[in-house]
Amino acid sequence: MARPKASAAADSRRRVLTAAAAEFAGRGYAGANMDRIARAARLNKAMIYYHFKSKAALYREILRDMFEAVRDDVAQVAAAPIEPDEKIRRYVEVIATAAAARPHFPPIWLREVAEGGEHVDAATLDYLRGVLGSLDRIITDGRRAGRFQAVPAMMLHAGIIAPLMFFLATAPLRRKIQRHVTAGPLSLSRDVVIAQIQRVALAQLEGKI
Amino acid sequence: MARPKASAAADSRRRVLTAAAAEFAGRGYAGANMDRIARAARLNKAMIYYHFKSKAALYREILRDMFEAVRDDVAQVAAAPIEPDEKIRRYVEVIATAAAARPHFPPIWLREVAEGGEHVDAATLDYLRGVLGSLDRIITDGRRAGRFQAVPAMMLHAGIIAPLMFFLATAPLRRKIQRHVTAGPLSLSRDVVIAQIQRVALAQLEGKI
DNA sequence: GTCTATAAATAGATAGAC
DNA sequence: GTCTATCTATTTATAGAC
Repeated sequence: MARPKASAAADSRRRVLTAAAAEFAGRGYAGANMDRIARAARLNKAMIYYHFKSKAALYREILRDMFEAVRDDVAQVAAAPIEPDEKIRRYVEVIATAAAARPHFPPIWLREVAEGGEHVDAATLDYLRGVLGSLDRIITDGRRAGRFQAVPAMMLHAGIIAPLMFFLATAPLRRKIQRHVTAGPLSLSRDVVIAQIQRVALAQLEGKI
Repeated sequence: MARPKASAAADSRRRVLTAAAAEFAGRGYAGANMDRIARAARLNKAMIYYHFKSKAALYREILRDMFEAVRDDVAQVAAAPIEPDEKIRRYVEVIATAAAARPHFPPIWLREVAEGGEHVDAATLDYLRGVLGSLDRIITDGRRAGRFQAVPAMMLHAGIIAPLMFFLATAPLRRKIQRHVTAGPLSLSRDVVIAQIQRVALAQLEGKI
């Protein structure tokens, strides 16, 4: 929204957003500390309040950015001239890619889910609906083409998002459990996990499960 | 651990644990407030500190309780004289049941995952290893019986736990999205979701995916 | 736009009476 | 075991100089 684009000194706003994303991801909304964010952004607290109205407003902006990007990406996938099964694979992939580009995404989203979307405002809610709407369109198109059977978009989405966020967010915890564990290696390759999630989603749609 | 069991007035400790579980689930560790916990337990803050050393100690006790119960339940499943596929179904079921008996479980666990197991102490870590160990035993037994193929316990566990916790924890958020949504009903029956998770887990083990 | 200094509120923890 | 009152530290947010 209308603001100086890359003015020499003033990418400070961008720096605040980056630092805040990391802080919120690491400590949650309540645990995040404005002073720490300022230090990480190489600024001071007052500067954050110059750019953002409040801690809550700053947090909401980060949430919005995440889901706006995902919504746009999956909308493109839904509209692309490709086969239904390929759309499902890409749906998984673009979400995984969006999350990879924003390491703060999985932790923040997991926490947001945990607190019932407490900080999810109307704009973000619309993006979420947009994401589900795109998936619904992919399913419907696939059914029309006789390739998919009916599966609730919400269930399919949860079966994709949940393991994906878990996998991406649990890396530290898996390392912690690993020490002295007897149940084989806990490390999973990112690609293997994504491929598995894609296979599971497709198997449901194609009636193989 | 050696303490008065149900002494007339003194189930206050139990009340604190119950109130704290709800508070931690709703607001996270950092967001939880000791005064609110005290009020919900119909006590005062000082009474909490009489029973528990600190906020952290109180939280850890709740974490431990959750995973101790799950570990015991899945260990029983792994040792039961039943078919491998039935063990997998029960594995899913006992975890779902343990979570249902503790509504605070899914949110707390999601947050704990999000922060890399920050508050997971050695005891809880052992319980977690025990859970994975039991699942590994179920898989191994199934392979020996020629029924299962090799699947990493961690991957299978994540594929079970993640959608389950998501489903259980997202109820409020799903309601929030629901308003004015166009992608069909977002409400999913608990039983349908559990059945689906069981099918997916088994399909992986039986090589159907 | 950026800073220092500080106001104002909140929350974890404890002292001490009963 | 249970309470009230309070200490102390932390933290969000703002005033005001440059």
